Amino acid sequence: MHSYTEENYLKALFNLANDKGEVSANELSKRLEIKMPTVNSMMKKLAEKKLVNYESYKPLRLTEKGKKEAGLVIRKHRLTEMFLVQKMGFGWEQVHEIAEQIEHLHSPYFFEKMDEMLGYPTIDPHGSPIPDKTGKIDWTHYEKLSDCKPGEIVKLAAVIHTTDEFLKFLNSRELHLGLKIKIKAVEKFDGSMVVAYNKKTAESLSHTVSERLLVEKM
Amino acid sequence: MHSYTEENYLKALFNLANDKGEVSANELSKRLEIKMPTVNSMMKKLAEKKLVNYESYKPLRLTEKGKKEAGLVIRKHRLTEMFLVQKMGFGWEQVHEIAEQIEHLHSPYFFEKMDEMLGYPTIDPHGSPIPDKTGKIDWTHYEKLSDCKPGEIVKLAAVIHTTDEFLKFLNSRELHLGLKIKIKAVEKFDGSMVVAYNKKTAESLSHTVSERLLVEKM
DNA sequence: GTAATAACTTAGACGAATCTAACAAATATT
DNA sequence: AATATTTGTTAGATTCGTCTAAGTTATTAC
Repeated sequence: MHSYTEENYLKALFNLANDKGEVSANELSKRLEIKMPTVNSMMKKLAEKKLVNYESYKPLRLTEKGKKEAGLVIRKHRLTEMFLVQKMGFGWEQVHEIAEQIEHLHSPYFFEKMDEMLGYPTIDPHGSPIPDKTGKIDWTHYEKLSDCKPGEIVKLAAVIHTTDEFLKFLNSRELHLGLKIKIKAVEKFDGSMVVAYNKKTAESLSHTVSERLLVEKM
Repeated sequence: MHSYTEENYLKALFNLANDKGEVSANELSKRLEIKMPTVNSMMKKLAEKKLVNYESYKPLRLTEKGKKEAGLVIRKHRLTEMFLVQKMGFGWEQVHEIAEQIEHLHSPYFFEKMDEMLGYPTIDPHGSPIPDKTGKIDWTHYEKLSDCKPGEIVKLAAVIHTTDEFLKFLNSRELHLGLKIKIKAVEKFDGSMVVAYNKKTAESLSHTVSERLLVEKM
């Protein structure tokens, strides 16, 4: 079993991972608001436990085992959020703090009961997919960017048809996972989109591109 | 705010207190399964915080402040147990473990919501009173079954020392809260009782059992 | 391509909560 | 009352998760 602290590191690693599954120690340090040396030694500890691949001066990556453990914590978090909203009447903006605490409880019965009462939901109140009992995420609940409407703000969650050329194209446009994108307009005649992200205020993406990008609504 | 650990010490001190409000370090050590020297140093720490009165070689006592803090943790515990039984369908013997964890959450909203959903209950599923929002508790209307006399008819109101085994034992004998019990006889030599309830006309209860059952006279 | 900056690592300290070993005081036994 | 046993205390070590200060490696800017 992992400590409360370890679980938080795993969760952060999972959430910060880019398309290659990499996270820098610095990002992790900032996200967790924990100083670098502490993060560094925790990474060595998690590496000992085969949860993280750690090599000096290289980016961090969760192992398969680490991904699974992280997925299970995220499962508990999202199940809890859904329970708080659906069964207890909280607003979706109120539930994160509470779920951050409940996700660390050790009680299979409790989470199974919530799951059952909710009818085995697959997404949380914010639309994020709930990992299954093995910690795996079903990505099918993400939407194609091409199906989104002007005004929406989305987070880039996955890329499909990952050919070399396509990924290079994404790199050249600085389109990386986790990116917040605002949809400014959709052209009727060819389905192309005008979007804003980073410091760019009006980038155009063809329909061919936008239907290969999966996003999470925010 | 107090740590998870401190809260557990406070709760144990509250629950172990005798009629004078005293607890020996030894009892505390056994209850918490923590060695004496650790308990000793924690008592000094809690004394620093004005939660416990500590003097060398004397019994421990919670201060008023300590009692209040303990009461508030117990309030969260019992409210949680009630929620688990009434709103989530758990059995009364299943809820203790889960409540032990949830009682340490820091989220007024969460506990207020439970309280509201339950209609501001005053007892938990085992009949124990739920401390009010100031941590105060009221035990007045209960008596031990073992103190009752033959001929009396009483209502089972609460169970103390609620271990898993004991609750399962009560389930197996169909002894549940609210049950009307008639005392038929008390054996002088071992204090065991012969009682009638439901369709049973002569069930025997050992003194060990009857002193753990709290009743209301009818 | 060197210098400046940012990212990462090492070393050493600290507080919280735990332990064991050894000693002291209080209580029980005979 | 003397002794044995139980209970409580002190001292010192250990693990976990955190920190600061100082050094090293990688990256960025010129």
